[in-house]
Amino acid sequence: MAKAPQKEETPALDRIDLEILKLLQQNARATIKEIAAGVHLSTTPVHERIKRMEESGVIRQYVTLLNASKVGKGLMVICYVSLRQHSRHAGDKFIKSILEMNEVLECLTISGEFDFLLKVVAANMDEYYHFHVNKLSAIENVGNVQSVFVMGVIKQTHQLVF
Amino acid sequence: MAKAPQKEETPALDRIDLEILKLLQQNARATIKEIAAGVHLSTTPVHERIKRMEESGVIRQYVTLLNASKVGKGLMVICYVSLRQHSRHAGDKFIKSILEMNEVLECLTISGEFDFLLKVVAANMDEYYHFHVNKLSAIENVGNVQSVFVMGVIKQTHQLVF
DNA sequence: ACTGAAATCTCCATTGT
DNA sequence: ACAATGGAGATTTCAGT
Repeated sequence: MAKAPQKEETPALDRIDLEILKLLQQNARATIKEIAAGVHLSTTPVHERIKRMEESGVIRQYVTLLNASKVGKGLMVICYVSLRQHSRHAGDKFIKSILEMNEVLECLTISGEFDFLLKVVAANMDEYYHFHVNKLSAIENVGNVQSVFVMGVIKQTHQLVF
Repeated sequence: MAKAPQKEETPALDRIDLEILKLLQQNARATIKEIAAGVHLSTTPVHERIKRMEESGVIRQYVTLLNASKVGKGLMVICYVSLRQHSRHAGDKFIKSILEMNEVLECLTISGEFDFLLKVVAANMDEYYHFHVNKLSAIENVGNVQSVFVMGVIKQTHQLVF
């Protein structure tokens, strides 16, 4: 009997791979030399392992996180949206619109009363109000919308710990 | 009359700074040479601008984003928490506990019925249940807890567009 | 699959405009 | 405040174990 098939045939990650990922999660600009020293290997295998994980999609993207309020995006809002009808077409239309809106950093489909949870950033309340009324509510089939304002960020990380 | 004071005296960002930030947000491992080409400057001023923005805190961190399900974290849950009492001490205790929990990627203080919104990841329902019962609910003063399960991720970005 | 070293390319401090 | 330069250091490839 063959081993159980995996989605998309991702080769299993060993302990060294996970250690490399831990370091890269903390600092995407770490040099290969630094990472190699961290996992007690030479640069060659580390370079190969990183390339393999980039190609297999384990590593999604190297990004720079900014201080939102210092670049004029001081307001964060969690926004719940339900659609008036749940046809395939209505859903696709909504998703397409959301993907184009730069104010929306995150869009999740959720269980419960609402269909979507959005994380939205704006410079201030005026800008958010404009987004709410003229952009979000203007998408066809958008029904109920509810905004919850974020008063403070206690924790914000992307570090997955294995 | 002097110009209006800013919090923490952040020197204003010009159009070139914003262009650099746009490129760095998309790819934290971009070389200075690549970024310099993108903004039609030589490497020297680009290097200086980036260093300045790192020191002033505009640039928070360079991180690597992983594919959560490919590293065994296939379940995402939005979790609402309210505290039984709102003393300074109770809040601090809760925050301290949350900061130590690797399952919690995000913790926001919000307006409305609940006090906190948590974004939690786990391998599966068993692991989440264990977190809920034995870790989250075990924090003193935690009152009502409500879980909303994420069924799909439509969009997930960190790119702030100015 | 890893080591060590060589070739190429990038970084970044200095100097000059 | 930016360009050009060159030594230092990183990346990437290749031979060897």
